[in-house]
Amino acid sequence: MAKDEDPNRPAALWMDAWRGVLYANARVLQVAEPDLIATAGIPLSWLDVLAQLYDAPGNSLRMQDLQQHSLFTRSGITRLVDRIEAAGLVRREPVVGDRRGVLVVLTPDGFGKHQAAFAAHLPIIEREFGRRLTPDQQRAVAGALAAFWRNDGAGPTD
Amino acid sequence: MAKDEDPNRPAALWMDAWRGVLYANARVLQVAEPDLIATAGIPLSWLDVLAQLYDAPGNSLRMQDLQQHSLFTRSGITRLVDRIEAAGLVRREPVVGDRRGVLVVLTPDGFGKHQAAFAAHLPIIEREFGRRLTPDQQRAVAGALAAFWRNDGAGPTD
DNA sequence: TGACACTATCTGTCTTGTCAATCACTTATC
DNA sequence: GATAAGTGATTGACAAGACAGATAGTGTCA
Repeated sequence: MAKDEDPNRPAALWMDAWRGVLYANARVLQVAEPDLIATAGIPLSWLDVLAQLYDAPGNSLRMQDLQQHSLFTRSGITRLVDRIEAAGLVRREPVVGDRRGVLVVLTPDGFGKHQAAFAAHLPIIEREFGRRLTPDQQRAVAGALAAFWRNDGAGPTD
Repeated sequence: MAKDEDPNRPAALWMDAWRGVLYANARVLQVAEPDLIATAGIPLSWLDVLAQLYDAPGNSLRMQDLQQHSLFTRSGITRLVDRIEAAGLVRREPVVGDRRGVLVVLTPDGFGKHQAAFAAHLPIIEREFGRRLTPDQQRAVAGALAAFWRNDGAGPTD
C-alpha cells in the first residue's frame, strides 16, 4: 500500500482514526446489509426507520424528525415511508394541531418486524465488529465517538 | 432518548462503539459530501476511485480490484468508471497477459483532480471529525479500528 | 381579513445503484 | 486442439436516491 511513506499525505493521527471509521463502517455494513435482507427481508434503511419509531415516544415521529435523525437516507423520506407503509409496517396519521404535518406511526406488524430484524441484525454486528475489538478498545471507541450521537450537532467546533 | 434503560436492548460495550462508528460516519459525510461536490465538483465515490488509483502502483488497477477495495460502491463499478472516464479523469487500457481484463489508469487530469479534491476534502474532515477528538482519543480510535483497513478481511473471528 | 413569508410534505424528473443475464476470453482436461 | 468449466467485465431492466418545483397549511402584521 505504501501510503504511510507518501510525503504528499502527512499521516496525522486523526486521519488514521477517520480511515478506521470509514473502513469499519463500510466493511461491516457490506456484510450486514445482505444478511439483513436475507434473514429479515428488509434493507437497512427500513430498519433505521423502524428503530427510530421504536425508540420514539408513542412509537411515532413526524416526517422531518425521521429525516433529520436518519443515518442512511438524506432525502427521499417520502418515498421510503411510502414503501414501508405499503408493506404495512408503518401508517400515516394527521398531526392534531398542524394539518400540514404527517405523523408516521409504527403498526403492530412494524413493531414485530423491528424486533425480529433487530434480533437478527445484532449477532452479525457483534461478529463482524464487536469481536474484533478488545473490551478496552470498545470502551475507548465508544467514549471517543459518543459525541456524534449524543450532542448530534453541537460540539467543540468553536 | 431513554435507550439505555430499555430492557430489550442490553447495552453492551461494543454496541455503543458501533453506534459511534455509525453516527460519526453518517454525520461527517453528510457535511463532507455536499462540500466536496461544491468545491471540487465530484462526489465521494469518484474521489474514492481516484484515491485508490493514486495509491496503486502505476496509478492503475483492474476493475475487480477497484470494486473489492471500494468503500462506497459495492457493485456498478462499470458505470461509475464510465462516468469518470467520460470526464477524462481515468482511461481504460487492455491488460497485457489477459485479454478479458481492463486496466483503469489515472490520467494527468485525474491526477490533478485527485490532488485538488483531496486537498479540499481534508480540512472538512479535520473540522468535522478530527477536532472533535482529543489526541488520546484519536490514537485510541485509530488503533482500535486499524484492523478494518490493514488486514481487511482477517481478524480474531475464531 | 388580506397579503406576505415561512414551514411541511409531496410530485416530476433525472441520476445512480442493483441484480441477473450475457459476451469474451482463459484455463483445465481429455 | 477440441470441449467444458471458470473468470472478468459489460449490458438491460428495474429499484432507489437526489434535486427542483409545486401544493397546502400556518403564523404575523398591517
